[in-house]
Amino acid sequence: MVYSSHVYLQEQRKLLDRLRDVLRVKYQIELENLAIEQPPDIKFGEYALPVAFELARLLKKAPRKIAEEIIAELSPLEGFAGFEVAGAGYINAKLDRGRAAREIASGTEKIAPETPLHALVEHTSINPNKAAHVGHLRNAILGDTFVRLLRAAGHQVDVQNYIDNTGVQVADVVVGLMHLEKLSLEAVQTLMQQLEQRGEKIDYYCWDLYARVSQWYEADEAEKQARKQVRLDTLHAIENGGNDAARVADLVSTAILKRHLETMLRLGIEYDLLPRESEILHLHFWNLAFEQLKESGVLYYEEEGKNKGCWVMKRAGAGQAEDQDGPDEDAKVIVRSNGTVTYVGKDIAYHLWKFGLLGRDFAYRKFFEYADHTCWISAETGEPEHPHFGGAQAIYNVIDSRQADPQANVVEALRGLGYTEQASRYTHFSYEMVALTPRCAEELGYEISDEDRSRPYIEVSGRKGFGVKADDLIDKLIAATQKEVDSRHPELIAKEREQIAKEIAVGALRYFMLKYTRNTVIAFDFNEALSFEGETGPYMQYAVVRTRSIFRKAGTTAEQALADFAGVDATPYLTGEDGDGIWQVWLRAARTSLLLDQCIATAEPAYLAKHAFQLAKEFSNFYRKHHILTEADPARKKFLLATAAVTQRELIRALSWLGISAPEVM
RNA sequence: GCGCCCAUAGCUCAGUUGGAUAGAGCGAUUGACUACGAAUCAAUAGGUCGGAGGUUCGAAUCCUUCUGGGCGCGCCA
Repeated sequence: MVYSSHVYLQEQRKLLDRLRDVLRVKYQIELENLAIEQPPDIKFGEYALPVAFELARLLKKAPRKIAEEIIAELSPLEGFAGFEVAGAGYINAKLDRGRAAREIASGTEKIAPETPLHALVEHTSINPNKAAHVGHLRNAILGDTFVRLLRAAGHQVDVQNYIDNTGVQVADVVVGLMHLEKLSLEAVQTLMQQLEQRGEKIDYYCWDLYARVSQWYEADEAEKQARKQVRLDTLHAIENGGNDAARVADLVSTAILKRHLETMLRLGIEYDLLPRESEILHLHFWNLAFEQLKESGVLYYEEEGKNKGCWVMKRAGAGQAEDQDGPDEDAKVIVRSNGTVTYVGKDIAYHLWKFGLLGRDFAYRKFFEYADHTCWISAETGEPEHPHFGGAQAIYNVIDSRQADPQANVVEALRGLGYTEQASRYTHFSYEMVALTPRCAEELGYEISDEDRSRPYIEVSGRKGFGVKADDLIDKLIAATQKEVDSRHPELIAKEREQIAKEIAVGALRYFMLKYTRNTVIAFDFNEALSFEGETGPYMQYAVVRTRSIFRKAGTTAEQALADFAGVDATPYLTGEDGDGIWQVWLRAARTSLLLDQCIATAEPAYLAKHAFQLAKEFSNFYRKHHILTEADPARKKFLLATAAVTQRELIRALSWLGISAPEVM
């Protein structure tokens, strides 16, 4: 459980502790979970306790009567201004706002988990055979944001991007290069040099090639079998290694992988390790896993039925109903009758490694340099000195919801092996796909059927080359923000304007991907993604820019404004209707750390995204209503400046967790 | 056939542990730049929370069922 110390939660705990005491002493009642909420309007207070409703039946008394009795015992409570009964029997608790504001402003919030976890987050994991598209962006942005949340909460996190460099998808582009284009290994090398000289991207080239190959397999009915055989032979050649197909695969997949890292770096997304399928194969991870699985009885050899001759396991979620005789036809095949292992089998071995349970490690080489750290890649033989990877206590796999079943099977295997603790800390960080609206598809020049046109969205498909490429989208966003920045800030030099445009574009894109909850299908539309108004990243960045402008004009800083606030009694400014509105901003800001805990507990970054937007919105409202720089009362001016400072501090903090920066001007 | 997910304002979505009058953005209408930056703010209109039962002091939220949609279920990866 993540714990962080901050005013809102601290006062909440104090209130609940006191309430428990009262219930124990007055009614001899112990309640496990005491519900606590926020009243619908801030004028009712900061906390609402519906406890009287629950007690009404037990005590055979009216809720309001019980609430009154409890209130009589609750007060006085340090830090609280008072309690009231409201509605049918709510107990509303009101904070001493002046005191709470001082504590929020002093803001020495330490966030330290009770038990820091060594966590492993795996995200992105794009097949290295084509350019990244919008769906991959959602994956990477969700994963990267979750990494930031865990790190903000004080956990140690390794970021992994799994690379399936020996799968069918890579085989398909190798078939394209060697059989459609009829290129040799040397010719492929030449082609890659030519592409680079022309400024063309290899991942874009393969995007089209992959679509062509997929068509080619199906194009000629008479040739179909033969072509599928070419594909299969190529796949096996790549898996085995030591031949030209494998060399072409390595060459191309490595180049495309570099491109993916570049694309993601544009959004501030970095990785620590790139574990590859090729090493999982060549270092024989499976053999070790197989021994464990056989020994524990998770896998058993099927003697009859359709899976005869295979090693199988009980499917996750399958009931224990084994009344009937005969083989479990629903079982999941892990080792085929020809002795080869399936995808889920390899995944089990890989996940044993992640938890440090396999008894074997990768070798490692340096692959990519970031500003302040190195990204390593798995290897058969590597460098003697390298960081320690694997052996995590908790893992998070950012994988789309369609892979729920295979993920569940891996967890099932871990549990069957007796690794129940690890199984409980295995999170399939599931999310829904990004699809295109029919209108968007038509804008991109795709021909769509009448049936598709009537749907709310159309699934993207790499095989058909149907989708929005990540770099194209980022380019479009930057072009749009650049235009705005250029016209708003002609006084700035080009380089500065460029930097600001990029930050706004990234803010817009990341917020767009984060504002939807994970299990909502995003129907992608350029109009919405390219919007900078309303509930968007730039809206929040603009709120921060306004606070920066205020401190610049006031000749001070946010830190100084908070220090200057120390001696001010804000109580008179936090009463009445205007005071309620301003207090709303303070309270929202104070709850930021609470949101961090909630987002980690629920693995849902969208809550923080919404929170940040709400805070920006309430500040914008405050900004319009209360003019800070012209305030005549010096004490009140300090208070208003502190309001802007607290907002800036918490908004920048929340935005940084979302991977969104706030420029000086925009 | 089995399993999982979804249905909330014209559109796109929030609604976390069951709690007070179901919220936001966009779009629409109207108003606000001689005040800290209008990528902004204010106001108005807009809802049988897919239907029907049930549990509960209380249901958009939990249970049952129906309807409509999506996804997954290979000795592919």
